[in-house]
Amino acid sequence: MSKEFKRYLITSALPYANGPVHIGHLAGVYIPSDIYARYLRLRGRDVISVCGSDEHGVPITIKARKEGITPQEVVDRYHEIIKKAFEGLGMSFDIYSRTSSKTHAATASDFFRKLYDEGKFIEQTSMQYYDEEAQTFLADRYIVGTCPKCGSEGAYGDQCEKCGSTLSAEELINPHSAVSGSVPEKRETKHWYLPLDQYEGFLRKWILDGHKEWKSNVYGQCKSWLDGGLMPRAVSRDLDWGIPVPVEGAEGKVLYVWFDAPIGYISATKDLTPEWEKYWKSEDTKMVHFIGKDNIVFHCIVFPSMLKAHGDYILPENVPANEFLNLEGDKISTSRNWAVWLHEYLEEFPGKEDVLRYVLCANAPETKDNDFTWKDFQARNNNELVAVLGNFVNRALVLTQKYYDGVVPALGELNDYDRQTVAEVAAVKESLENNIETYRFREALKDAMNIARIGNKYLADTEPWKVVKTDPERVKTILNIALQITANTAVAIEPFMPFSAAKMLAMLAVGKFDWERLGVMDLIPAGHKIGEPSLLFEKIEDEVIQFQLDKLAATKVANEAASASQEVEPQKDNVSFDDFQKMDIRVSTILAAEKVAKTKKLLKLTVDTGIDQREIVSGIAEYFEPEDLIGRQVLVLVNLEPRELKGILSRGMILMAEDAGGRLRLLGPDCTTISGAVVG
RNA sequence: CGCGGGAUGGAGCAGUUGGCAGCUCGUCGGGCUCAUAACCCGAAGGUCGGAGGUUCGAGUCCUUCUCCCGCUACCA
Repeated sequence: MSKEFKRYLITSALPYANGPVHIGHLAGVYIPSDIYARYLRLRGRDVISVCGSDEHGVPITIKARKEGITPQEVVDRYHEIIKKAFEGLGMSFDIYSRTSSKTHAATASDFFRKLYDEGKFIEQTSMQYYDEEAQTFLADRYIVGTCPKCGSEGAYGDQCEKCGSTLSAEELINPHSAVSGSVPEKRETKHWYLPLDQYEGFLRKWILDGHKEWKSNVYGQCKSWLDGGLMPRAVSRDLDWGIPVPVEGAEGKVLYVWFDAPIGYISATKDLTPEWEKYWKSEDTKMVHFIGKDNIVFHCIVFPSMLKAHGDYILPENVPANEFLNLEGDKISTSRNWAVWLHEYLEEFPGKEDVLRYVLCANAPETKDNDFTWKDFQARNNNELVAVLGNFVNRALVLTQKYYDGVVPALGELNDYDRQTVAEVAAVKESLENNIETYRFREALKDAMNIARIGNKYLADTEPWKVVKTDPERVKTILNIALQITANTAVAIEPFMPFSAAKMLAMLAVGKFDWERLGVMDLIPAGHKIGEPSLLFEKIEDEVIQFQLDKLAATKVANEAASASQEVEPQKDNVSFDDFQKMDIRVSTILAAEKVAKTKKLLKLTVDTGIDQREIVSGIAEYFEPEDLIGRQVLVLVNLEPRELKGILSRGMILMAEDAGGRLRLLGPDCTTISGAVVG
């Protein structure tokens, strides 16, 4: 626990190169990671921070196919956007690499080969769906068909989103490829599996016994996985985009993206320094993975097992995963364009990099999902950055200019109140350090801001503008202290707001201070001439915020329109009239409706079909309130094979259609008719 | 279904081993006028998601329920 480390290796989750980076990524991973790295560097520690683009995997090939370009073109585009945006925000990675690099191909390939040679993998052959037209094997997610459980169309090979049941691709009725639309055939394929079950004992000891200090969400997730029992996990895929499996007879197979991506941390380090082994293979290196909560299992279970299997590498000391950030109450979504994109922010808010850094850190989802709203963004800027921090700095500097022409006055005798203030500033250091080292960055930021608060209070209480008329000597001491506090503020905020810290130092006309000097009162010598003060932060007006809100509103409208014009599913194969006649569809009246306990999507409906009264379970709870359904007439396929759902025998199926917004709508006669009327 | 995390004054969050419920913002009142109408002081506002239990004592421990999020394409 209180182990002494000689150096630090910080990794940040590799952004997936099929889209730009948004505020969710920043708040969850990159802002905390950058604060941590900057802090350690300020303290003079030996630290490297690595990151890079994750450029393999099926989604990138799909995107390329859709746009008619190559996967390489896709990743080239987003790698550039992401890299530039990170630089714009002042991310201080020592290297921002990419997994399509030569170094990475070699590193990942060697890694796999070593495990292969040492017999650490299991080889297994299975039958998988193959898309003849697109000439590719299909991941479960890319097979679409009819749900065998609820009968709805458009169920995916791993799950039906209508009824929520977990499926396997084999179960789907009428499976077809989501890539080409063609009917896939089954083919035999061989893959390599990492037998995670063999590492269970090691993981249990390492995490459950050895790392009880990990965040509760991380520890809990690991415990749950371990208690559930681990299974061998495939580490190869049939795909033509990725690192080829370095084994004879493995043509057309690549490393699974989750096998290759974390190795990217290693390759990035190799590209950075010839001394990379020092960081990856010495027990006195502290490795910390910054990730979002969705990556916990890969960084705490899979990757450590890989490292352990390999044998040469150290394991992470901590994995401070954050929860998710929502945007204006809705989940951030790349595909729905519901996001604040970093590259757009940087263009629209030039010079306000630190404002975003501040807001995202102050409201970081450290313990639970949080919400980003533009109103909050504005309030934090105007009421905290401008009013507390910017204003204090401005007061101290302007007073110095006014009374002493910008020359730092000498410190005289301190009174009790001065000493108390000085002690308060000094006390911040320990709390700040403690909070950063335990990954509580929100608290740490508050600590840093507190220095400016202490400064404001000091000025208000000592009232130099009054005292100057009666005791000008005393004012020299007051302003000297105020300036020392200003310099201290600059040191403390550097990890969080590097641009503003630099600006403050420039205004004070001094160089960068060492972190260890935080808390002292002789940062700026008497007689030193400070520079011209300018505003550190400026108010953000309502119009600017409104513009952003309008932009999001436009996204919502565009999404509705897009899903309305969504490509309609292709026509199915013809059926004979006789086949059609087999289906018995009746107008029925809903008599009662209630939620099925312990499910989120299921409603139990009692309907009058004219033939009888029966119960039907339908996966529509997300779209309808039970009481709104009572009395409604709907179309029911009454001779569908009954099926038991959650212990209730469902006899029939309610016919539904999606509206433009993707919500389900009831279908019924356009005026009330009798229950039992035949549809045909 | 299962498993993990979360629910605390109007908003956003802290609450270490159970011991008087805190912080930032907002609101209201007062002070100040050096400062970007900024700053400082004070006040109001919470039966800590619901129900039950253990305890002298529960936000904190146990049981149970509800809702949100993740595990599950895109995705932190």
